[in-house]
Amino acid sequence: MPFAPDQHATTLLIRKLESIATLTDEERQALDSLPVRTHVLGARQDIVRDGDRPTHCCLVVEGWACRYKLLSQGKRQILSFHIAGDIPDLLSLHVPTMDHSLATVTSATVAFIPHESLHTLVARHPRLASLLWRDTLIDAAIFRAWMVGMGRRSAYERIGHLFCEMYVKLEAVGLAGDHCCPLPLTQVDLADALGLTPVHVNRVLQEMRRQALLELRSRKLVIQAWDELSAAAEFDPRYLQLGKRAA
Amino acid sequence: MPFAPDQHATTLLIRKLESIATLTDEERQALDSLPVRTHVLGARQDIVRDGDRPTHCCLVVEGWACRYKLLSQGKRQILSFHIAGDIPDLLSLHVPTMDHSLATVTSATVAFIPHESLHTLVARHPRLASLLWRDTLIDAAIFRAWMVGMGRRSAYERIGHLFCEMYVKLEAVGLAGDHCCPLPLTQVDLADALGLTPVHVNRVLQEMRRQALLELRSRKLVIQAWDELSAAAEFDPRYLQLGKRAA
DNA sequence: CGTGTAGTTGAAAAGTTTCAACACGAGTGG
DNA sequence: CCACTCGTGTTGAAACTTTTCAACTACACG
Repeated sequence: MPFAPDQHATTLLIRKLESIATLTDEERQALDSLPVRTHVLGARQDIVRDGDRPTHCCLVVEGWACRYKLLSQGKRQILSFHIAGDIPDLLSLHVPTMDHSLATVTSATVAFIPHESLHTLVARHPRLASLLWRDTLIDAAIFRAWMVGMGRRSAYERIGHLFCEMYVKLEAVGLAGDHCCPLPLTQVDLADALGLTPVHVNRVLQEMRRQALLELRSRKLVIQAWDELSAAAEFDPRYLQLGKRAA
Repeated sequence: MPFAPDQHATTLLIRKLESIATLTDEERQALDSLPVRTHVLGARQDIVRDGDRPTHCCLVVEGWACRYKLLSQGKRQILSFHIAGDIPDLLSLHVPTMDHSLATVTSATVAFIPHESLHTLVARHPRLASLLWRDTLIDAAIFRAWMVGMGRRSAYERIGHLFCEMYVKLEAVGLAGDHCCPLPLTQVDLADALGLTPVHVNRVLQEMRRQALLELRSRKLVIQAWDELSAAAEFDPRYLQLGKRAA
């Protein structure tokens, strides 16, 4: 690997922001000198918990993370999945107390950036502030897409939609191609993300396999019939705002 | 009315931001000189449509608005409700194309603020940028709360949760009190917001009335048993971040 | 007084959940 | 190397929540 881990984190962030807008040398420099601390975490570990008041934001460098909320009787709702380049708790910069938890899904490398340095950064570089603000707005757009799914789509369409979304997100950062991507989620995870039961997820997945729409084995997803799947799920990737970088 | 309509709009915005942080005279001045154009719209009118590229943001001055997304076969998902002081399409400032529509619910007064002036404003006043950014983050927190509801709560809990949320939001801006508030939504609106059918909403409402939890007649909601309703819905208002202004 | 929107009702159907059992593979300790 | 456990995936049958469809009521408005 050409970079030391900490440098890798800032490089990743710079690349992410440059996929949206061209940065000045000064801005790139400011991002690069962000004091990040990189950690390697095991799978299924909490990073920040509901009720915490974090002092750092967390940049996913490698692996998957998710946000989730626990309810009474052990019910769990997963709110989002995050991959390399995402800053899932960027919101803690302006909303002090977490209203949900953040955890790893797989073992993962994450970089912690102090709020303090981010506040200084955005105060000095308003355009970077806008870019990060925009990032939280895209986050919200993904929430809306999930809401539409949970409110108005069948289990079948919801599962299809999530698979399309994750594939496109992974492809955009070079982690997927050929309609094939990692999908390190158990059927329980999928159920908790989609508002279904694991049993039902299982049955719908079988149906999709029977129709030769996709294969899903050992945490690897192959979408064999992209057009049919994305049509069935009414998947329109525009909400992800990948315009500039998508092929 | 003590203010000309346009002035009323900026005053409302200033009051909203001052409920979170103390503003400097300069900031207040900058907000006050924002060139807003106030319009009175009828009920059920689109303000911005899915796919549009707005040039203005819309501040709700009076009345209710909602964001929604239309799917094939006439299915509709309402994504949020907005009341006085909200800027439902603030996101258009950084994400050019709308991925959903914005419409009035009741007849409403809305003030349009050009993107241009907002961009200038946030460039000159980074703290105002942060406050507006924060606003979009609270928006996202409400989305998450709705996701939890649609994913993991029963129809009964979902309806109760929405009523608690709207009551608290209205109370925070002085439009409700005594566990009594306007609720200008039809059962069809409720259904589309909660991911249910109107018929089912109707039956659950009857159940709630039978239990003397609430009254809902002629667009007026009275929550007769707040504690029971909010407990049944597991309503915890912290996600609304009303700390400083809530009683 | 008619027309239309909103709310209500009943019965049957559908989608999804629940519960309980079993299969399979990976990892662990004896 | 086996037995054991644990997490994950799979299956079946019954139950439940919610939907669907269709009809009907109530009320506001022009």
